[in-house]
Amino acid sequence: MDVGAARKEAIASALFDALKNKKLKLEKADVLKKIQTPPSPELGDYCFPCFFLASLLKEEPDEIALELRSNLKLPKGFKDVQTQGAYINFFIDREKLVSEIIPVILSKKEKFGSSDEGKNKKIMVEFSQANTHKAFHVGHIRGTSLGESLARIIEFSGSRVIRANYQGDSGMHVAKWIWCFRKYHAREKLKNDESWIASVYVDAVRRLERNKKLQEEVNAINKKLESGEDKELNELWKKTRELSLNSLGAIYKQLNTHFDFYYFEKDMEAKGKEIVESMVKKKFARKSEGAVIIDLQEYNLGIWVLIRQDGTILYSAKDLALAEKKFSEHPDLDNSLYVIASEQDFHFKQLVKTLDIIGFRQSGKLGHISYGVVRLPEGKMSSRTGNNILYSDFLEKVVSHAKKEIRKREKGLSAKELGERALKVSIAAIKYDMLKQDEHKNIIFDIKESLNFEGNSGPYIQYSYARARSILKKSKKPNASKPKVLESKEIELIKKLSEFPEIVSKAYNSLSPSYIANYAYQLSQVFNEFYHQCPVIKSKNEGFRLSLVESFMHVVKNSLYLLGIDVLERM
RNA sequence: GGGCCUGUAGGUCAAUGGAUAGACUCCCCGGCUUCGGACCGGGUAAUGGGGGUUCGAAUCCCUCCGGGCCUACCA
Repeated sequence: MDVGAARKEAIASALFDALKNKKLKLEKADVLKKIQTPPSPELGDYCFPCFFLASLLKEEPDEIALELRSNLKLPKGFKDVQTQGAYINFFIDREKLVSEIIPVILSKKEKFGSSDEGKNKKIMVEFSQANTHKAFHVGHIRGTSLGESLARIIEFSGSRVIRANYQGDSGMHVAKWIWCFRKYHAREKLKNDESWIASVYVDAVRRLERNKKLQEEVNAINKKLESGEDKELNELWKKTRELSLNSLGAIYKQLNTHFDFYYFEKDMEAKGKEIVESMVKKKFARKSEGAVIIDLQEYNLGIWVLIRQDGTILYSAKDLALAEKKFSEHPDLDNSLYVIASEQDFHFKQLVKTLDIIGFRQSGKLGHISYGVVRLPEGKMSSRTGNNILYSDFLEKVVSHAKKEIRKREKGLSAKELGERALKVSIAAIKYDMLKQDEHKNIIFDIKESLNFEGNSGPYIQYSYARARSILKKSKKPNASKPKVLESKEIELIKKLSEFPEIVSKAYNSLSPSYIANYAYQLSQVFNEFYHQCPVIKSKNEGFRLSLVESFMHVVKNSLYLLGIDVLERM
């Protein structure tokens, strides 16, 4: 148990004991749940509101607080207990807090905050799911960043994680691309250029919208691609698929993410059709209007189409195959998490229900981490319409801005060093923007804000780390011998540092990296305030303050690690 | 029409049912003879409307209004 949880536990025990003679129907857990943090540190470090006891005891809440306090044994690790109205406020023994938390951070280092909450579990995290033959735009960064961060948080909490990517290398979008290329762009050379690949797709969508009849030509190509009967088409598919996958690979490398398993839609076609056939035989699915469907209306989940009229497979049926494949390859999986945008909430419910119906035993182990879309102020980003900002264009802008900022501060860097630093700063800016927000909510993407490295941003946090690093380089060894009097900013910093394990646990239990992001920012703020209030080098308490600086470095580095963001020694 | 999500300062976001609703950005004012000014301090400014539950509501429930996504052959 970490220090914070242990303290709450101690408070709960003391309160529970003091309440015993009242003979209330109350569990210790109920008491524990009520323990909170006061709005300002002068009021105390923890508090316990007594309002809810008033109706049970039929006494005034203020009096209950007073009485309870007088019956209370001081919990371990605390120095004082006071009441303020109906609140009982607990004051930590700060001397003790220092000696309990700082040495722990300094010895655990990059492991500080990790736990075994999820031990003996094996979790698959499927994320990114980028399609070939389409743009990888700013919206895709969200899912990719979210998945990588979740994978790290789950690992940090003691589970084994398998990172999986499910790439869309077959389906109607591929057929559209190939149709459009052959018909209108055949003279152009195949290029390993994302924006060119994206533009062909957008062109296809535009032409098909103008003339709906052309869809028949695309359908024919889709059918041939699925059957594999046309050698020339197969070749073109292979080549262009390769181009897309290569550029995606480069993006993943920049984004600091990797996968243990790659699944491809193409590989799900045969198995998907097999599953549907057996569903038809068992009467779970049937033909309707020429297509094959499963009727989920009795579950309020509508009609789910599995096979098109022309016999080609839809992503629904491919997803059935994917689920089976995952568990046949990893029978010991405890959970399979799908990090997918909220547009597919309904689809995912249909998937799980269908798996349920056809007797797939593991369906309860599927989980959907749903996240909101990334929008431009003028509307949704879309690969179909081209209303988007390509990842590569965006990154280029951010990197060039980062280079400018770095050059302002340090001259004479080699091009290589400059490029590496700028990339790290840029990725931090981009990922932090994607992760700081509650994942359910849509992100309104404003490129101007992404280029602002001040305030609540990834670079601000990296900067705080670099500052700390810089102090340590110029000084001697830290020691934890604590001074007689602690400055207010020292106390704030120590308290904030001690919260980290709780925050990680919260992020793990709710599968929300935003808690870590917000914490990292607040921690950096407190550090910067400390930095201004408490000079370190050559101060009376240099050794002690150095130990705080070093502790800060470990914790902020760990926080950023969990977000999938690197620190910089200099920036 | 139905389902899911969502509405907090001018803009973008925080806030385990609890004390004075916090930040960032914008605008205005201030801080380097000291460890990195991508910093720090100060100022202006907010819970969409109406009911309800509760000792207590931004948070839970109902309703109205606004935004987003999905709702049979895109993924």
